[in-house]
Order: sequence, then structure tokens, then C-alpha cells
Amino acid sequence: MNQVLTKRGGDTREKLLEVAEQAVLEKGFAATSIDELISAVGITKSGFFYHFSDKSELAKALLQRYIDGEETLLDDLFRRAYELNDDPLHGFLVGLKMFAEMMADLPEGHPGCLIAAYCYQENLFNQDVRDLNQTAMLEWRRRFRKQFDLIAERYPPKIDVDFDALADMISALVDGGIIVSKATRDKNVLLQQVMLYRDFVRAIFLGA
Amino acid sequence: MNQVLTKRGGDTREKLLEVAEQAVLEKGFAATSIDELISAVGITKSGFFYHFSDKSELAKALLQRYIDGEETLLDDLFRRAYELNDDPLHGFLVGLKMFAEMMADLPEGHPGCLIAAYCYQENLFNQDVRDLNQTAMLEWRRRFRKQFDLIAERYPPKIDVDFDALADMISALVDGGIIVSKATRDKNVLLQQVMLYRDFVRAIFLGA
DNA sequence: TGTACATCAGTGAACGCGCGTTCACTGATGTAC
DNA sequence: TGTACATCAGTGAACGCGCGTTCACTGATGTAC
Repeated sequence: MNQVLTKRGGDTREKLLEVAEQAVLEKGFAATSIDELISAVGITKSGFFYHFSDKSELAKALLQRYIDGEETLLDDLFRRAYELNDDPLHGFLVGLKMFAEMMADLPEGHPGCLIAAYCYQENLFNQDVRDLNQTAMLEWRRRFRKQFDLIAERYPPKIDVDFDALADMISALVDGGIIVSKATRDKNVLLQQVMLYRDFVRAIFLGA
Repeated sequence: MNQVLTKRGGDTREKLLEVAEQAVLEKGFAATSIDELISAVGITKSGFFYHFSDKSELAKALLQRYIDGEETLLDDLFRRAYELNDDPLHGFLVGLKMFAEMMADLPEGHPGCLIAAYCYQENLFNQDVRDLNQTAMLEWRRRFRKQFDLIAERYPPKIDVDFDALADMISALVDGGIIVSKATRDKNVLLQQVMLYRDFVRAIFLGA
């Protein structure tokens, strides 16, 4: 509240995080220098160290912010989906379609997943950050698995699959789809992969 | 041939590449220093620059070696699979199972995919390297798509899917599965994801 | 078989630049009385 | 309303270390004659 009404508590920290996230996704954490961040934001190096005690604090804040952002994004999306169709299966399928279309709407393609980026630079980060990554990924598993349990009550599966693995599959397809999309420079990949996942879920609970 | 019979042309270069690959997968290319490579291999810095004109030459050699290695690995694996079952669908399913089991046999989990690692540090690399990455990924698409065309001749698909997307799906699931596996520290993820893909392919061509 | 030269696979020392971090200080804004 | 003090959001200068790269040189091995 105070932050809105007064000049103090400006958005410098938020701007630093925004610029840093993009840089990390493009070239990795080690190659992202504090110098480039401060010159993008317009403060001095000491100003950076006022906001973050060291570079590893930046890494942690960056990841926490990313995780929180993705969580509220998908919360909202699936809440809207279930408002449109409150059947557990069809609501989920609607949510997947909305998610796929959101991926397709990114004009430059998906900028990348910070969790994936961190996985490929894990030795740069301390235990705090790695634990954050693990917890976030396990939370996605738990969240989607819960939906499959609900769906299965009404639609006995036609194909026998492990629901934890099926929940992991959407994370894998999104993170992998981003990589295939980046490598091939084909923006459609992510949309297509989420829609294939949707086809698979439908085949599992409704048959081919 | 000469390299085998004489002391010249030792395996120093190969050892550098081996050590470098592991380091890059653990902390990224920028954070992998020439110093650490040479001390692991036991030469001086000038020795490194005898083998690679600069660091970007190392990046390129590393990626080319990785791509070639994966290609022969999967060539061999699917050749053996089709020897066991020459039906295009069932041979492919056998190949996927062998592939899944290979993933499960890695005691420390999968060390990581260099193509994925490079995608998340793309701004560190020149056009040469990015093109290499794109070509490699498109080659996987072409290779698997060819199998689906053969399968579809004998097994008309029960679910209507785009074969290029279905071909991309295995790359996405492997690369994404590696990330989920690393993040959750759960070694089984990769095996499970490949087996889920196998279930999906079976459902597409044989029904649920 | 011996000799002269070429190539291979490095060594050793030096280079400057950018990096993350520290420390003493400062002006603007907010709060208590 | 005025004053004293505290806090916020930084500044400016300096630090040493590690990084990638260059350059002149070298001893062991291979090749031509």
C-alpha cells in the first residue's frame, strides 16, 4: 500500500528481476553479469547490492518469482476452464486447450522455463535454490495428479497408466517442447505438443 | 589408423571433450573454464589452444561429437529392434522399450542433453553452432516421421495426429523428461515418459 | 642405415579486461513528539 | 507546525582474482633421400 502512495519502495528491484530473467534464459546465469543488469535499469553496482546481498540471492529471488508467477497463471487458467465445463474430464480438456492456445499466442515463441534453465546449470546454485526447484516440480506433479484421480472416479481409464507419470508428462512436454521449439525455430511445436497430450488424455479416459 | 599404431595423435583432445561435456551439462558453457579442463587432463593452457583455436571451437566440436554419438547410438538400437521384429509398428515399439530400458540403466540418472543445454545458453554461441543444433533436431523429426509413414501404411491410425508433431514428441519427452528427472531427483521419470509415449503410439495405431 | 628437415603436441610467461564484492558515505523521504 | 532522528534507496571508488587469448619457443616423433 505504502509502495503505491509514496515514491519510496520503487520498482527498481522488480525491474532488475525482469531484466535478469530474460538474460538468464538467453545465455545462462553465469554469463549474466551484474553490470549489464544495472546499466539496463540505470543504477550503480552498489545499488544492486542494496537489493541483493550477493548474486546467489538474485538467483533465488528470480526462481521464486518465476514459480509464483507460473502458479497463479495456471491457477487462473484452470479455474476459468472449470467454470466453462465442470465435468472433471472435459473441464481439464478445456483447460489444456486454453493452455495450448496461450502458448501459440507468444509472438516470439516461449521465452523459456527458468526451472529448466536452472537444471542445466545446477552446480552454480546452492542447496536452497535446488530445493526450491525440486519442490516446485513436485508441486506440479501433485496438482495434476489430483485432477486425474477426480477424472478416474467418473471415467474408468481405458489404458492403464501411472497417474504420477501422466502428471509429470505435461511438465516434460512443455519443458521439452520449449527446447524442440527453440532448436528448430518452429513456434508451433509447443501448441502441437500440448494438443497431443490432450489427445492422449482423451484416449486414456474415453478410448481411441 | 596411424593414431592407433603410433604415440602421436594421442587422446588428449578426446579427453578434453569428455571432461568439457560433463562440466557443461553440470554448470553451463560460460562457467566451464579452460583452466579446469586442462587441470583435469594434465596439460597447460597453451596445450588447449593447440587443439582448439578458441573457446567457441570447443563449443562446436563438443556439439558435433554429441550429435554424432547420439545418432549412432539410436541407429544401432533401432537396427537391433527391427531385427527382433520386422513389423514396422512392433519393431518400433520394441525399439522404444529398449530405449526406455537404456534410460533406466543409468545409475546416476541421465547426465543431460547437450542440445537442450545449448538451447538455454544460445546467445553464447555463434550461428554455426545454432545451425548445427537446428539441423540435428530437424533430423530427429525426419527420422521418426519416416517410421510413422511406414507404420501407417499397414496400420491406419485410429487417432488423427500430425506425424511431424508425433515425431517431435519423443524428442520433447526425452529432453523434458531429463529436466523433470533432474528437478525432482527421481531417476524413474525418463523410463516412465518413454513408456507413456509407447502407450500413446500403440493407442494411435492399434486403439485403446 | 644415417642424416636433414617437417610436423606434432605441446610448454612458459605475460597480457588486459571484466567480474563479483566491500566499504564509507549521502540525499530524499518518513515518523515520533 | 517544527524539529530530530531513522530508514530507504541508493552513490563512488577501490579491491583482487580468474578469465580467455597471444607469442616465442621446444623436444619427440615421422618422412624423404
